[in-house]
Order: sequence, then structure tokens, then C-alpha cells
Amino acid sequence: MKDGPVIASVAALIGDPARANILTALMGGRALTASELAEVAGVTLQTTSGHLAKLADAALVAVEKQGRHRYYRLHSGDVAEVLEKLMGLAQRSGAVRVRTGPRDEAMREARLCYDHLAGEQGVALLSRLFETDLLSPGETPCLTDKGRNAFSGIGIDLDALERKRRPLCLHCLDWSERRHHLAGGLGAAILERSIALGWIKRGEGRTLIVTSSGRSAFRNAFA
Amino acid sequence: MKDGPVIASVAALIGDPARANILTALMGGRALTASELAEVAGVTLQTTSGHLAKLADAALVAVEKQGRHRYYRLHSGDVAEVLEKLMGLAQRSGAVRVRTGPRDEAMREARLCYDHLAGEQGVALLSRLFETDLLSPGETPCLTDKGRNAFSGIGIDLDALERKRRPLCLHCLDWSERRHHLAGGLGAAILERSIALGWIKRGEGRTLIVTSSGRSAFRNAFA
DNA sequence: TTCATAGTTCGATGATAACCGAACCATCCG
DNA sequence: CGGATGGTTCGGTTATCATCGAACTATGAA
Repeated sequence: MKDGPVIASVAALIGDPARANILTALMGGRALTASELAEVAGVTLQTTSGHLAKLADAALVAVEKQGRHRYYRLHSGDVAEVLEKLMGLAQRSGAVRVRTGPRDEAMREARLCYDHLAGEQGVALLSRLFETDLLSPGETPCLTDKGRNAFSGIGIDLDALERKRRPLCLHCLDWSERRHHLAGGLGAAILERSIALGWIKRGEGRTLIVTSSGRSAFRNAFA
Repeated sequence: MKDGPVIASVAALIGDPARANILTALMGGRALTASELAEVAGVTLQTTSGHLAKLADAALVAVEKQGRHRYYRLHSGDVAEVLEKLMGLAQRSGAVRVRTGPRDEAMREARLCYDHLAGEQGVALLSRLFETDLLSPGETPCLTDKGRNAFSGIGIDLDALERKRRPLCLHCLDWSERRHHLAGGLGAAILERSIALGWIKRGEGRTLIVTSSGRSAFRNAFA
């Protein structure tokens, strides 16, 4: 008995845009931190924390503590399957309601993803880095010799970055573009230098603005 | 892009308790009218109408007009599959939030289902009618000779009922009990006579109260 | 120890949407 | 033509819940 309400509670959980973004981000299979999830969800960390608590409560996600990080992942393959099926339904239904998350509008172009560049510009930059052989593609992106020179050339201290525990290169699924952009220590460093060099400026909230000098720098692979 | 929000809109649709009840009721495969669905959902016809419009809009249910009735059914097997999977998840999660629908509390025991008795009492009555051979089980319940006598004995005009277009005996899935109770013309007639004979009284809203004389009458199969 | 980063909890606010009463359309029956 | 039944639309009310600021806890680094 009460099957109706029971499925309702689970569906309602998935039915919130922020939580749906969190869940779809986790469909990649990798465990992500609360901060990263806050980014893809487009809401603040506090809000995300609340959502994650609910999702964990309902056993849709699982948590793993590792030092001061908390890694969240989907609780099991079952959850992923349901999400897949829901996507299928949504596709067929041509659902369009799209109650866009807060700040969503301006963030599509360029935004801060945790501590690196995301949005159209972020995706474009990564693909450009591959094209120009500054990075080589693979499981995770990998720095090439040509890349070492280029990044050092704009003032990034690669040696210092490599001494840190944080992985140098990671890719991160861009939720508005559904393609990867560059994360990891290098992603963060590029953003930091780009701001210092006037290539990127901070906008409202998490939005970023790529200046015209920034656009040409990215296009020419920092040359 | 925007996959997150898209799945969110579908999930949110399923995530409302009233709509979830509607959808689970339709999982039986039979097409039901708006009034019947209003009953299982535990909300008024107006509210149900709104819900059905949204569900139809998202292609989760399909409508068929037949005279002045509108028969609603699940749009396709896909939808049923998703619902199944969600039920599975809900089960594992031990979801308990159960934001019960309005009036839900008092309706579990006995309530009006469209125009017949539902709830624990309704389910118990049908099973008693089978046990005492007033009805024989099957695709739909079927009236026996013994049943004709018994029902005529309490003042039900079976001939008149059979002249009507409405099917005499139908079963109807009880949403609180997840078992069948008796619907159709006979189900309605039994309720009508039960009220006339003081076996059942109307309570608040759609709730019904089975009196002690009613309980013994049902237990003894109207003898 | 102090500072910084990661995350949670709490309280207040605001917006969405479910809900119902009432009035309105549509179909069938006599 | 009425009258009755099945459904939908509209408006106003209410409750829920997502959201964020601020304060707090916890882990790690210097």
C-alpha cells in the first residue's frame, strides 16, 4: 500500500532542477565534491549541501569522506538506470518546461566552475589546447612538452603545481555544453593567470567575461 | 545541453503525490475516466483535470474521447517501465516521506470511490462476496444465482441494473490497499442500499463510516 | 597556534504550484 | 427543448520548499 506516495517522494527528489543537475553530473561515474556539484547545479554551497543530504537520505547518492573533502557518487547502477530512462522519456515527450536555475542565463557563455573556466568558452579553450598540442587527450588530459613551454610562458609555475597533491589536469563535464572543459590544478592556474593578464574578468556572481585580448590569446594558444 | 532540467520536469511531474497516484492507478493497463482518477488520487475533479492536462502535455498519458467520457491511459509502455523502476528505487531506499494527500488519514478505513465503497472495508467486502459465492472471480467478477437472491433480498433491482449500459460488476484497484474492491453498477447499488439500510453513513468529505450493523451484515453476506 | 578551505546548520524570504469553489462547456437522455 | 452527468477553466488561498546570508564545525597547512 501507499505505492503512489512512495514513488512520488523519489520522483520529487529527482524533480528539482538543482538536484537533477547534481544527479546528471554524477552520471559520469566519477565521485565529485560538494563544491563541484554546487557549481554544476548552479546554486550555492549551502543549498547544495541540503540537497545532497536529502539525496543521501533517500539512498540516491553515497558519500565518501576523504580528508576534508566529501566525495559524492551515485548510490548504485540502479539510480543511473532510472535517470537514463527518465532522460529517454523526457526526450520523447519533448519536455520544454525548463525552469532554469538561478543565474543560469548569463552563465552559459563563461563562468567559474569551482576555480576554473567553464561554459562555452571553457569548452572551446580545452578543445583548442588539444588542437594545438599543448595537451594530449586521453583518460585525463596530459601535458605535452610544447604545453610546458606555453604555460610557463604566461607565468604558470608548473613545478610548484606538480608538488601539490592536486592532479594537474582533469576534465570536467560542462553541464550547459555537455562537453568537457579543463579542471585540475592547471585549469585553476590558467584562470588565475588569465585574470592577472586581463584576459578574463569576473562578472556578476559566478559569471566570467572573456575580454577580446583573452579571446585572441586563447585562439592563438597563448602565443 | 540542459539535460538536467529536462529530466527534472518529467520527474517533477511524477513527483506530485496526486499525479503519482494517478499514474500508478493507470499501471493496471486499463483506461480510466477523470472521475475515477480523481477518486484514486484523493483530490477533487477540478484538481485532477489540471493534473491530467499536465500529464497529457508531457505525453505521459494519452486521452481517448468516447461520448461524454474521457478515458485516460498511460501513453506507452515506456512510461510504465519508468514507474516500475522508480518503485524499485523507492523500495530499496525505504522512502518514507509520504507527504500524504489531503484527507488521506480518514479515508483508509472506508471511503467513497466514485459511487461505491472503497478502503479496507471495500476490499474486505469483495473478498467476502467471493468466499460466500455471491460472486465468482474471473476477469471481472460475475454474479452467481446465489448472489442474485442475496442482492434482491436487500432490495437491489438487478433487472433494472442490467438494462443500463453500465457493466454490472467491475473491480477497481484500491490505492490504499492495493487490492480490488467492487465497482460497476452492482457496487454502486450495494452502497446505495447500504446507506438506505443504515449499514453505512457518510462522513467528512468522501469518507464513509460502516456501522456495526453494517459490519455484521457484510460479514454474514447480507443474511 | 593561526589561517584557509570544505562543509553543515539555521533562519528568513520568496516563488511555485497544489488545492478547492464556482462558473462554464460538452455530451447524452427524455 | 430542458435536465443531468462528465470535464475543463478561472481566481484566490495556502503550504511547501528551494534559496541564500550568516554563523558554525572540521580538516588540513604553515
